[in-house]
Amino acid sequence: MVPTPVPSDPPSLPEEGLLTVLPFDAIPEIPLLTYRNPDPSTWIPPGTRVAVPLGRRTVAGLVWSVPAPPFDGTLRDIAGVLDPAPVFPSPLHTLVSFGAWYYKIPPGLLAKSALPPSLSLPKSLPASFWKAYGAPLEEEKREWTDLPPLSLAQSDALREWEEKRHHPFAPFLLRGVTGSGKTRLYQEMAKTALSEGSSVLVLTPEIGLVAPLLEAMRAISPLAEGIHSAQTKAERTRAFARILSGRVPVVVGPRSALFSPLSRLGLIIVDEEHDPSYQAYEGLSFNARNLAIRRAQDLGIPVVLGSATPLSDSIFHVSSGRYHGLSLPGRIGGRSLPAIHLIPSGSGSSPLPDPVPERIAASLDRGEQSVILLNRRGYVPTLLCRSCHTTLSCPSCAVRLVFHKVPDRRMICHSCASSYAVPSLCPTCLGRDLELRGTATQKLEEILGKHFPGARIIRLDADSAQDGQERLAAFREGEGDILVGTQVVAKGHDLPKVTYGVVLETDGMLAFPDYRASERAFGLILQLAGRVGRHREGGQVDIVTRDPDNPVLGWARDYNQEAFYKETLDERRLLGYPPFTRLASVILSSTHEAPIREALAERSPFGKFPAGNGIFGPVPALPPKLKNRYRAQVVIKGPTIGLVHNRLEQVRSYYQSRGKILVEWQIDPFDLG
DNA sequence: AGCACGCCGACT
DNA sequence: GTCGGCGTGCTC
Ligand SMILES: [Zn+2]
Ligand SMILES: [Zn+2]
Repeated sequence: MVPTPVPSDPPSLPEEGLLTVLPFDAIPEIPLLTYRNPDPSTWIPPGTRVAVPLGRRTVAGLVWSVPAPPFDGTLRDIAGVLDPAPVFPSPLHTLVSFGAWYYKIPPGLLAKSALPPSLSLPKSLPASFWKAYGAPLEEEKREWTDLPPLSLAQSDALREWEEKRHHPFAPFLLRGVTGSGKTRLYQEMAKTALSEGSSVLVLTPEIGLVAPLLEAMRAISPLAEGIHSAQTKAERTRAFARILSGRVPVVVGPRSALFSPLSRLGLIIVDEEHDPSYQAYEGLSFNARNLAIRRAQDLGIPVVLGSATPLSDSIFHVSSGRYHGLSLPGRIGGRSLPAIHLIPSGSGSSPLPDPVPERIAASLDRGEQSVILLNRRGYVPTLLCRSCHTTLSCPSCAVRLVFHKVPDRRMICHSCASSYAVPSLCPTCLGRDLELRGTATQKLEEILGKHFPGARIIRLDADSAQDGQERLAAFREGEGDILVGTQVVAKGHDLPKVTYGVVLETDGMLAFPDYRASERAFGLILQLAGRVGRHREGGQVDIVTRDPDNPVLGWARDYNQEAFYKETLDERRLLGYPPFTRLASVILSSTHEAPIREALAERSPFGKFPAGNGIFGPVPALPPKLKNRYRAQVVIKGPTIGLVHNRLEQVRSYYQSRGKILVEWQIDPFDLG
């Protein structure tokens, strides 16, 4: 979805000696503040950091390029100019203003998220920053290798892109299965931009995926900079300084790199455009993928969205002509995608029904690797009391506590991260007959260890996130035989020796009550299939399910993306979901149950509406209690962002005026769960 | 009474 | 975001 344009601010300069400042702080309503410059003979250019008094504190902020609304009170002097030069160029101010307006988030916090953390403190930058800013850029020594020639499909896609990229702005959706050579095409597109004297920004959904793309970009431009997990904070700050100096031709980074101050930007690439990580962020909700489109649109430069499993929304935009479509059919070298089979879970208690164990064994025998996806971390997800049939849940949240065996035997809440000793009595009825039920990744790792003694098993989930990169590298280097993990195992990593993949607990993913649940499950299955047999022939993937007749699983088995998209889009049109409407999710919460109960008891306080256009709810939120707050959800749908904003304001004022209820929102939420 | 906690308004 | 002022409800 291309966000609709925002009316631009009236062009006027602040009065002589006055400065508009955006503090790195959440000041609702009037975020831009006016200060006096005690030394009006010195011009402080927009984007310069200044220290300003705010209440009884001194905070850092940016001199802003548009004036603040007039203020009648007494103006205060700025406390000081922090840096000798701007750190946030004015073209990016427009993007921050737009993002803050569109997502209804404080622009000060958005600007703060755009800069290395140390820049939001009211302190001057160390000499090392300005040294990195000015010092000659160092090329990493590397073997110069020839890039492989383009396939016919790659050349065709490149030519099509080159022809269309300067015509009326429209994002490009580049579709291509894993191994189809999307990265090779990114290289050629970047080369084209560089040859015209432009720079290139490449975004990845998570920091762990930066390294391979950075490597690919360094092959065409040795001065490419990455923002990656191997860097220390200081290194990242110095990388920012080099980018700010205007000499870095290519930047590869995660969501936060969206605001990289590249000069002469000529191309933006958003890899894995379907990934929900572009949206998620606690407290500050904006979509980096969509803002990247906006940044490109502002500059009139091409933006390329790449994925093997695009959002249904993107598919629709291609069919409606709003996006250009590019595609790379098939894998390079004609290698086939693995065959996918649906395996009934069976009645046994084993999480690995036949023929999964034999196929893992066969893969082991051939000296190849297997990947098993189980979207559930911990050891066992449920502690059930056989006497009163309650499950142990978090005292602060309405969710089950998950039993973890490592690093300690504890009951952990996945919503608030609090942990508790494993009880020996049921806290509800004091019964002793407690049962651990179900299987999560840690237990699966244990089961596999017993089943295949001698096999080297590596687990990858949020609990192993710290050394996740090392574990993954070890597996890639062949230091493991079976990789077990949550959805991280399906993300874009290249795992050459994998020839067998298994997806467990697909039913849970499909049954999740959200309009995007089936798209996520479908995408995850095909992404896992993309990991399998990438460099070796004859791979296969098994999907374990209680519901082998489920059409979504059938389409995944047949790689029938078009049928899936058609069905999904028909359903979304009928029920009024994106891309046929814009969404906002409003969460009402309170430490007391009563205000939420009362809000829920009111039926349709905002009126009756047709499915795709109106204010719906409140309904109990998921989970209905989180971190000691009771929660309800209101969903807003509307054909235009303006209407969604108006309705949000209506909902916000309705509940905030009654007090006791905290109102939070997400514009264009990735999902409603 | 004393205090922790959450809520609310102010901040140029 | 962060601070102070103020009310609620709990403990010493
Ligand atoms: Zn019980
Ligand atoms: Zn909890």
